[in-house]
Formats: sequence, structure tokens, C-alpha cells
Amino acid sequence: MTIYDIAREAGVSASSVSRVVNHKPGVKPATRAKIEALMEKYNFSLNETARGLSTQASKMIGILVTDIRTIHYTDTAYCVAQELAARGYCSILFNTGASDESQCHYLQILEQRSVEGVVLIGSSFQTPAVQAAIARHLPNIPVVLVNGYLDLPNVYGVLSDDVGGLASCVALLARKGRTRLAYVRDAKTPSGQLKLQGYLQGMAACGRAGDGWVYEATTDLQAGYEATQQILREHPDVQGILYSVDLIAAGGVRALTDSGKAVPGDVAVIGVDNCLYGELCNPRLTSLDNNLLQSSATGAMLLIDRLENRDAPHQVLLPYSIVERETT
Amino acid sequence: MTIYDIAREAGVSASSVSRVVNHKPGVKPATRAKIEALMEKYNFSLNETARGLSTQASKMIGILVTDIRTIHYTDTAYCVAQELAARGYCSILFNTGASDESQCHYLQILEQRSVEGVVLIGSSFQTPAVQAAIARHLPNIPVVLVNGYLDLPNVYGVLSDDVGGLASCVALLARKGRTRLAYVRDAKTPSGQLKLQGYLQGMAACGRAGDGWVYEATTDLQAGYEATQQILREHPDVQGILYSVDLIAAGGVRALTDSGKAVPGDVAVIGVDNCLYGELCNPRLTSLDNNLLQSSATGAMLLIDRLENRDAPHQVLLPYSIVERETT
DNA sequence: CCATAAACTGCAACCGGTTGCAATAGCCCA
DNA sequence: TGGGCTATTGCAACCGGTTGCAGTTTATGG
Repeated sequence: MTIYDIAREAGVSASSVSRVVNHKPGVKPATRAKIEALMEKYNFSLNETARGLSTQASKMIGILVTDIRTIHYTDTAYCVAQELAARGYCSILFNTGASDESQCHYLQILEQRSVEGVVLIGSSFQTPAVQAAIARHLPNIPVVLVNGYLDLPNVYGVLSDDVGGLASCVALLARKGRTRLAYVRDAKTPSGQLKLQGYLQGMAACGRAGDGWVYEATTDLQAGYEATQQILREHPDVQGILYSVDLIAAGGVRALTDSGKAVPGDVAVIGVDNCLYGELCNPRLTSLDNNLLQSSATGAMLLIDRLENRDAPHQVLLPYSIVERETT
Repeated sequence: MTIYDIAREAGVSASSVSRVVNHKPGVKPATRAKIEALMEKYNFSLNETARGLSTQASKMIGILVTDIRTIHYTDTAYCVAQELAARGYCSILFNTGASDESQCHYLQILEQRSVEGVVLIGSSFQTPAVQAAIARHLPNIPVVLVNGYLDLPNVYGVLSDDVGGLASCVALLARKGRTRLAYVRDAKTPSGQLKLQGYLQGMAACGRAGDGWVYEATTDLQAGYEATQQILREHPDVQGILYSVDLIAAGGVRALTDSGKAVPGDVAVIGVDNCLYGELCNPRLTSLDNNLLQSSATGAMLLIDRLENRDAPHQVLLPYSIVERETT
């Protein structure tokens, strides 16, 4: 069922049907009524693909996310998709993984699909290869990078102040008299580097420059558990541990209580993200809140502003806050 | 940059360029090489929208999910999207919420986008209104309903045996000598009804027909906490509690330990979904595993089989299993 | 009742591809 | 060198819409 079918049966041209479908003026009320009746009768719904081709406006945006199962990205993707859907855009979603090759591959697919904008969710996108792929495939459409920065005229970034955030976590513990601290990092992304930097900076600020014990873990419970066991072996007198992600921290808290340490009595713990995992943790986890809701909302608005041709800042730096629960 | 631009510069017709792009035979090697060189030079990438219009194959599939933030649906959506992406399909994702109106609205949008298939993730889709909307808007393309069933020739359902699953949870507790049991349900979806039915059936099987204490909670920690407090007030001698969802169960476990009950010493607990929340819970949660990975993989394969014109069963019933951890 | 403006309506070109079919070119062999 | 084939190539129609512009109605007013 196409507008031509409707037109034929109504005894008019496709132009008139098109005008009715698009609520444009210039159609006699009687004609309009006849067309609308037929549309209703045949349950007509217009082919958006064809319309997109003709109007050069696909009304689609691409969402690339490293892995949507990461709780933090799930929420971001949800917010962005909802915000866009409310404005009539369709979201094409791809999980890219962290490899440059795959990320660039999907950027090209988005080009072929003529998306009007792109949102990149995840810290794996802040690489030269991705930057080059954007310049090559999507030089003229707005691209929003949630949590990161790329120096390209059409890329807009939302950043949280990782350095300041981590430093203030250290400061919080220092105020409670704890300066023998360890830090467990996860991915070696730019954002991960900033967090580490914030931790080291915080240590320096409380007079323990060069003393930061740094460990590594993959992003899962078990890795957090094991890294923490290692910390306890190597530094039994540790007074506080910071984790780059709540999930790892949850594993850490379990390791601490399992080995008889009181939390926060013996060892204080702080995670990052302030997600549901922190609430589930026992005792409940104190966490650095990078204000996910605001950052996704900001990312969505940045994109929408550009889509609707309003100006938008190329970088937005969001504040952080510490949500104290039971582990500090 | 279109195939016409390439054609002009190569001194050939668009047909030849099209043949080269699609790796079709019938182009002289020299011509092919010249065209390929130009494509490379201009970084040409074909407009898939136009191709879709022409070939009547959009290579897009729609994924409707009640709310992707529900951990269970996140994982399902991820699996399905990955499986489809690997076969060259784009996924259009919408969060519909549970309202019929909104669900039908998005079904219509998918029709307009000419998707080749649809995956519905969530138990909110098993309603007469959705059934009617599918019959009306998408009567000819395969629709897979993950966790549910609709009686339509083009709809394929993946179901888990909720009745049997819950009944066997009750049986497990009964074997441990616990028959004073409560059940906390969440949504009143068809699947929720089946779980309740399974619980009641299990109670009947161990000689306590009519004795099942049934409570309700929304799907969050706090609601689980409160429902459990209520259970303890009204039935202080409860020996075991089943929860329709792990997240609610986690709130329940917290309520139990907070009020001094030993878990599982005084009260045993079982959740459903076997998701990460169960691992985070302290003590770790025993959970009914409805085999998410298998059900999403099955859903994806069902759709792919139909897309590639192979036969597929209209209903697949998946087995369940109980993963015992520390709360039983 | 007619001139003139305003309101409708439809033609045709265009968006960027695909593809059946006819035309042309190139090749082999007698 | 001519005939018969096959390999290339391009024309033109089609996918399902949109839209500028010109032609046709209809309404208004004198």
C-alpha cells in the first residue's frame, strides 16, 4: 500500500496524498477528508525509507556503545535513546567492543545508513583511529562522545572531572585519618588514566606523593576480590582502598569481610559510578557519583541542539559528588 | 558522492558501478579496476537507504524492549543485537515501557521503517492489543517474542517453564524441611501469573494447598525490603521466601538480616533470573536460572532462520535449573 | 456577469540505488 | 574476412516518496 494506491482510489494525484500525509496546506477539505478516509480504511502508513531518501533526512541516529551490558552504559544508552525517541528519531544501536577496527567498521555502517547524528558511549572511542574514521566517514554530522574528547569540529564531548573526583576521594579518606591507601584501576583508557592521575594527585596533596599503591583488575567481581587479597597480602596495614568501578569495589568489599577485616573499621572503601551495585553491596558502598543521569541528558541535549541547528559547546565538564554510604 | 559521480569520472554508466559495488560478474577486469580505484580515492560508501528502497530489503530489524535497564533485558538485547549484527543486520532499538499504547506506537514506527523482522523483549508484550497491532502493522514479517507467546502465524515465541521452575523451587525448600513459605511477586504479566501458578502448584504438591502466602512488590530493592518486613510481621514463623526477581530478593535478604534473622538458618531465600545481583547479595543468593543466554540465543536464531527462509518452530520451551548458592 | 486573485491540483524531476533486456564490442574459427 | 558467440555495457523503468511550478478551479468583489 503506497500513496499511489491511495491516490488512484481517491481519484487524485500522489502529490495530494503526500500533502495530506504531511499535514500540509493547499488541499481542499473535501479532498483531504476523502484521502484520510481511505488512509484509515487501508490502515495506510507511509514508507519512511522512501521519504528519507527524498527529503535527505533519515531521522535516524546511531548509538555506538562499547558494551551495553556495562551498567553505566546501559543507563546512558537508555537516556539518550529515550530523549531522541521523544523527538521522533530512531536509534540504531551497535555494540562495538573496544577494538579500533570494529569501532571504525560500525562508523562506516552508520555513514551508509545516512544517520543524522551519532552518540558514542564508552571510553574506548577516544583514540586516533576513531578520530580518523569520524573525519573520513562522518565529517559533517554531529557526533557526541559521552565521556571523552576528540578534537574534531563536529565532535562534542561530555566529560566528568575524573581527576578532581578521585583526588577528592583521597582527601575524604585523609580527613578521616587514613593515608595508607591503595587504588585498583581497570581499563587503561584515557578516562582511566585521569582517574589514576587524580588518585596520585590526591595522595601528593596529603603528603604521600609517590606512595600510592596501584593495582589492576578486569571489570568483574572476581578480579576485584583477587586484587584485594593481593593488597592485603602485600600491605596488611592498608587503611583504605579506592576502586575505579563499583563492581570491582563490590568484589573488594567481599574479600575484605571474608578475610576478617571490618569495613570501614579497618579498611574504608570507595567505588566510582554510584550505581545499583553499591546499594546491593554489604555494607553499602560509598561511591564517587559522576552524575550519569546528567551526563547522558547533557549528551542527548548536545546532539539535539546540533540537530536542530542551535549552537552547542564542544566540551561540557560535569561536576562530581561523593555519595557516602557505609564503607567510609 | 554517489555511484553516478563515480560513474561519470570513470566514463561508464552507474550500472557498472553498481555491479562492482555488489561484486557481481559481468564487468571487464580493467573497468572494474578503474572503478575500484575511484571508489578508493573518494572513499566511496554506498547509500544503504537507497539500496534498501530499490531492493526492498532494509536489512534492519526492530528491537522493542520494555525497559533496557532491566538487567535481564539488557543481556537479552545484547545477545540478539550481536547475533544480528554478525549477519549484517542493523538493530533499531526502542524502549516502549509497558503501556499498550506506546508498544503499538512503536510497532507502527517499525512498519514505516520497513524492518525485516522484529524482536520483542519483555513480558509486557503478551497482550491482545499488541497482538492486534502486529496483525495490523506487521502481518508478514517474522516477529520473535522472547519470553511470551502470541497466537499469530508470523510470531515465534521463546518460553521458559515458569510453572515448573517455581514449583521445583518450592520442592527444593520442602526437601529441606521448609513448608511455611511466602512468595513475593512483581508484575501481573502472563509470565508473572505462571510463576505464581507454579508456586501455588508447588505448595499443593507438598501438601500445603491453599496455604501459600503471597505478597507484592515493585521491581526494586526497597520494595523487596518492605514486603519482607511485612511478611515477618504477619508470619514471624516463615521458613522460606521466594521472590519473582533477584533484585527484589536482594532487598528481601537485607531485610531479613537487618531484623536479625539468619539466612538461610532461619529463613531460606530463592530468587529468579540468576543474574549478577545474586552474586553481589550477601549471603549469595540461590536463584532459579531461566537460562537467559540460551533463550536470547534461541530467539535470535529463530528470527534468523525465518529471515533466511528456513522453517522454525512457533514455540520453544526452555528448561530451567536452580543455582544453589548460600541462601538455601 | 466578468475580471482577478486565491486556492487547489497534478506534472515531472529528483533522491540514490538495482536490474532486465537490448545493443555493442570483442573473440574464435572456418 | 565474415559469421556466430559470448562478454560487456548502458538504457530505462522502478522502488516510494517530495516539491517547485504551471495550469485549473473556485471565490471575491465590483
